[in-house]
Amino acid sequence: MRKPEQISSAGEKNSNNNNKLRKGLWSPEEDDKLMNYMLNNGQGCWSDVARNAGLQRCGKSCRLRWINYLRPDLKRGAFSPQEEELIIHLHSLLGNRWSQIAARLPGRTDNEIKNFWNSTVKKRLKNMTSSSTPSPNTSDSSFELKDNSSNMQEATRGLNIIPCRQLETNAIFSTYNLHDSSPTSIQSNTAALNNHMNLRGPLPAMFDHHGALNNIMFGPNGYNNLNPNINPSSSCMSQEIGVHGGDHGLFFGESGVFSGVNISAEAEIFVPPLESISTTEESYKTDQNSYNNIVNNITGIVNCNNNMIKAENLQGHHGVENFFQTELTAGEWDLDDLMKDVSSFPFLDFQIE
DNA sequence: AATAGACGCAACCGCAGGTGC
DNA sequence: GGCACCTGCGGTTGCGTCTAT
Repeated sequence: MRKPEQISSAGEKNSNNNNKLRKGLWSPEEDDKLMNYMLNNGQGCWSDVARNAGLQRCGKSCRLRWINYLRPDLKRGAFSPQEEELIIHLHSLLGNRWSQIAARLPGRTDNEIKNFWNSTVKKRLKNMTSSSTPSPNTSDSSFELKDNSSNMQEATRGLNIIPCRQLETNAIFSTYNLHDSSPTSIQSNTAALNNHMNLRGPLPAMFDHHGALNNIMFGPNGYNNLNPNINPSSSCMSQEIGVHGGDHGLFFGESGVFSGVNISAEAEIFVPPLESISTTEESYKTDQNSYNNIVNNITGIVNCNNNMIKAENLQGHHGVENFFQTELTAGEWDLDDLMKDVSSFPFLDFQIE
């Protein structure tokens, strides 16, 4: 940690008090000042916050302190196994996009997750990969798929295949298709999957009555990438990879809760972005990068049509308009609350402690 | 008990993107 | 368009604490 009494010699252009800005650890008095100011005035320009709160800190430092430590909605303490699981899964999808991972973990900061990953998970991953001898198949990051049947085998390699009921296919309402199926992308995605399997074991997956691979769970809490405020009372969600014969895309379960990522045999893919917890279709579109990142990761897992993923436009299916008009707000959602219903979630193949 | 090394984590740094003038 | 400034992000640093010897 930094020395608490250190004074930076470098001033900030908008700085106060003769450019003598404190650096290093925050004192309790400084915390009080910042906390009181934020609670009374709310967040504004951080340079103003630093100035008006009487802090000899740069705005950047104030922002960091608030976000990472003082924010009232922060969760303290060690990561729960559920959170850990979720972080691992999200990281396998999102990579080092800590802020996006943090956005899916209520009460946790990107810095916290980053530290957790770098200190704990990364180490464990390293240990596990060094102690295990990966099979040629699983270490091959550029598997070739010859036909649909073998493609299916290949795509589901490493997955626990569990029979499950038919999905609520009549609730399907949207399809998003992939644009990038480059070898590089597939390679990195496959590597991510291999990492996951090395670390956590096979991914749980399920087939529906079509023989379609329907479900890959990301975390025992069944998180998906949508805001559970959509239906806070039944937030048992999953991310799914479906391999259907049809043009099926985005699934909603009986409760109307979005249930995941679906990839059809036509290689149509939809992954819900967290940022699409947005109120307009326009803002939804601006999140295409996030979309693509996740979607690209999925390609490495299931790429069932000779490594070719069709690229089509976002198509309007039933209900998509309602989806965009839904009042969705990012905010407080309690992980424990979300966990309540998980054990009853039909696609789950594990028990919550 | 003393010491060294490993670990955890708060905080800094540099960069990129957005915005307003 | 150029510039200054703000914000947010990911990578990195370095100090306090823990643990093994």
